[in-house]
Amino acid sequence: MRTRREQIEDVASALFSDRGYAATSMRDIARALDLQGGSLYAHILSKEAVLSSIVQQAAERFRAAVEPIAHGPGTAAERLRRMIHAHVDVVAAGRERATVFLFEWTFLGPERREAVASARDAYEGYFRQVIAEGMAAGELAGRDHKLAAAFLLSAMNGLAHWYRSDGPLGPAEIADYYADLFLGGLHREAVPGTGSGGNR
Amino acid sequence: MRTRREQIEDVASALFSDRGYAATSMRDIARALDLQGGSLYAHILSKEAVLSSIVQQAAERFRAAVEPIAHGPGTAAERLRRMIHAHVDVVAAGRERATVFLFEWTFLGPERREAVASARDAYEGYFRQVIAEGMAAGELAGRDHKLAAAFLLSAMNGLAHWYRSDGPLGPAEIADYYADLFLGGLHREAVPGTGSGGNR
DNA sequence: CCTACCGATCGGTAGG
DNA sequence: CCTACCGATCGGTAGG
Repeated sequence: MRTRREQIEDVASALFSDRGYAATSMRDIARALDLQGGSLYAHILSKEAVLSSIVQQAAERFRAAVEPIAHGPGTAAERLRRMIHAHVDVVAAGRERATVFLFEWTFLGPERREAVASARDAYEGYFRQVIAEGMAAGELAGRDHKLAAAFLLSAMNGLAHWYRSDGPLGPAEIADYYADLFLGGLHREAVPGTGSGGNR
Repeated sequence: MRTRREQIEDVASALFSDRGYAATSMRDIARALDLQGGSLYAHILSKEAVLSSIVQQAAERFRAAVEPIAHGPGTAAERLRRMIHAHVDVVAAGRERATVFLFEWTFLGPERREAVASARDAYEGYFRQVIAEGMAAGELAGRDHKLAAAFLLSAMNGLAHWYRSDGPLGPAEIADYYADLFLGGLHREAVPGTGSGGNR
């Protein structure tokens, strides 16, 4: 059974991701749950606390999915392909919450905002590090590991804007193709990673 | 001499891109111009009209920069590289206005919103078309021209979130690297496009 | 969880 | 372009 707090966060995630945090009122959230506006405050502290909870949970989900792969075994290309799959899977498993984490975290107050900024930097760091390792080992081509990581993360995060679970492409297909596109551009040899035939 | 309307749109672009449309009040805009809130309405019709003007101008700037290249001469890879440069240049020339166009257009009312959605689809279509042409001609590899275009546009649009004109990388460097990353992944041969040595 | 309410702020207007 | 104002809505609270 979902708790009322979870229900509130689910509704808030849907509304925040659809119209944005600032354009969503507490009464909008209450209405979707057949409640009066003030009744929400029996379960939450504030609007910002709801945003913070959603953002922190999503941040942890992304980290838990990607960090072990970055620090695990395999070539840089293999790990990057698995990291891309992991990231896309988190988006696909909860598009709304992922969107709130990726695009609405800036509405947090100063302290929480800075904490999330640090978490985001650390997350980007996993990608930078694996890319840098691959370049240092001569396994990956490319001049700038930081810019390559920004390129990849931007490309993947765009997904949160348009992914639909009832769409024609599943997360595995999307992730495989994104990995082909990214690794094909970085890789020296013709067929990169561990995909189902590489970059045809 | 910039007109008052241009000044209002410049200030609004900066605030909308920084905090978002919904979180920016007309009094915020007025304060930045040393005006009273109500005085703005001597120059504008409504808050939404300001947003609409910014969005429509930026949409036209992107279209004017990219469309002629898409429909012009050259191989698909050559055109894509030039389109990437053109797109990055528009972002670099007016990051705030580009950000408002890319991320705040959803706050427009229904009619204007739909018009912008169409313009965005047409713009994405230029990239899809050139990618599809390259694939049909056997010049570019890759399975899905639509997904490849979404990948590229997402990667480029992320730029609007972090580009700074006083940063270490200029638009030409960023665009060249982005083109290397994207074309390297699509291209069959080792060295793509017309860049300064391709994907090292 | 509801009713009823608080002060603050919102986009926008009248009249000068 | 300012002063003064409008009705509506905001996040949040008191008291039950």
